[in-house]
Amino acid sequence: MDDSLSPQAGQLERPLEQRLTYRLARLHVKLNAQATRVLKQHGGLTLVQWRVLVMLNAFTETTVGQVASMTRFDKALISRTVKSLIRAGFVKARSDDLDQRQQLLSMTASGTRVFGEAAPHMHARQNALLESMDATQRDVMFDALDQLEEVANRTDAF
Amino acid sequence: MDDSLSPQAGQLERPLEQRLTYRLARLHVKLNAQATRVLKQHGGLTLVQWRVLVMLNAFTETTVGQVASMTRFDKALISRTVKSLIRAGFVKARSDDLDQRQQLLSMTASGTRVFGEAAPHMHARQNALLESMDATQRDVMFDALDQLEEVANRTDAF
DNA sequence: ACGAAAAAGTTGACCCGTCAACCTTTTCGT
DNA sequence: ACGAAAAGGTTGACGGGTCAACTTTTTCGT
Repeated sequence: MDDSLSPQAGQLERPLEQRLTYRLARLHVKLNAQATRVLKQHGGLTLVQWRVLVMLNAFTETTVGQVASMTRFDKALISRTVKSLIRAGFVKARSDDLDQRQQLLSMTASGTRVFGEAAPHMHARQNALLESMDATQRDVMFDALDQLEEVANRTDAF
Repeated sequence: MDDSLSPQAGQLERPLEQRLTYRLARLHVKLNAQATRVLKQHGGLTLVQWRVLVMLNAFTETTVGQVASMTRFDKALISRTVKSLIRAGFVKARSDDLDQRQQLLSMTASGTRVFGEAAPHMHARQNALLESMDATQRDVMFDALDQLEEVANRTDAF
């Protein structure tokens, strides 16, 4: 019922070709869907909102730019998400006297509450993911991710 | 110039937490960006168009539904992409006499040409990705992907 | 053989994420 | 200290991708 087999699945011309990127893409989609589901059930945050709150929880009084560079998300996305969090009352901003360009962000009480509601479930999920691999697998996996990322960074090649 | 360090990067509250999903997401984004760039430089296909053509190249006379289930993409996305490919003259459709609901898709001559233009570069990239890992790393990686996907499929937990 | 249910596909609405343009404030060279 | 450049952030536009509703055709139970 879950994964319907491909109908009349013949052989792909190059069966191995593209499996890596396809697999990564698929996994990424599933992980996102799962996280989204967990968040919806426990407090109703969106995934990006959650990620911003994780940062605000770790670094009090941080800024849009810092969140963006730490999470490597687009500034625009963070900016909009922060606005939504402020509208929802989960985040408050106060202007920085030393630099009028930026605003210092922090969680409100209700932001802390909704974060605390989702956190245990998100942590349990993270642990389940990490525990699905043993220590050596994890090491190899992270090394491989490093190497793949390096190849992915080659902007000129191919 | 490429990866700007996070400013005043302190310690995340839980340094390991979320690293796996973050890393996977980041890698996925970079791989997609790279593929998109390669395709743009060699023929101008979009990533989804490319993936559809890969399927049409492997299975002549296939259908929207089959492409969707094989690639695990949404039917709607495939439907629109096929339309764009037809509009661009890279794909042609003929109606199936035995089943009037579906259309049998195949590449046109110019579709084959543009596909052939991009293919060597995309293959070189795939090879570079696979060759960035040794055999054991590859095995561990694919096993880990399987296991992670299994955890990601647990719809009820957490 | 008839009606219900399922399958194939299309379309519209919507959110995510990126890119480029832009505004304001700060920094920095001279 | 002045103008240029850079940094922080916001906004608009756009493509990618998902979801749900709907149409048409086919299948299947009785």
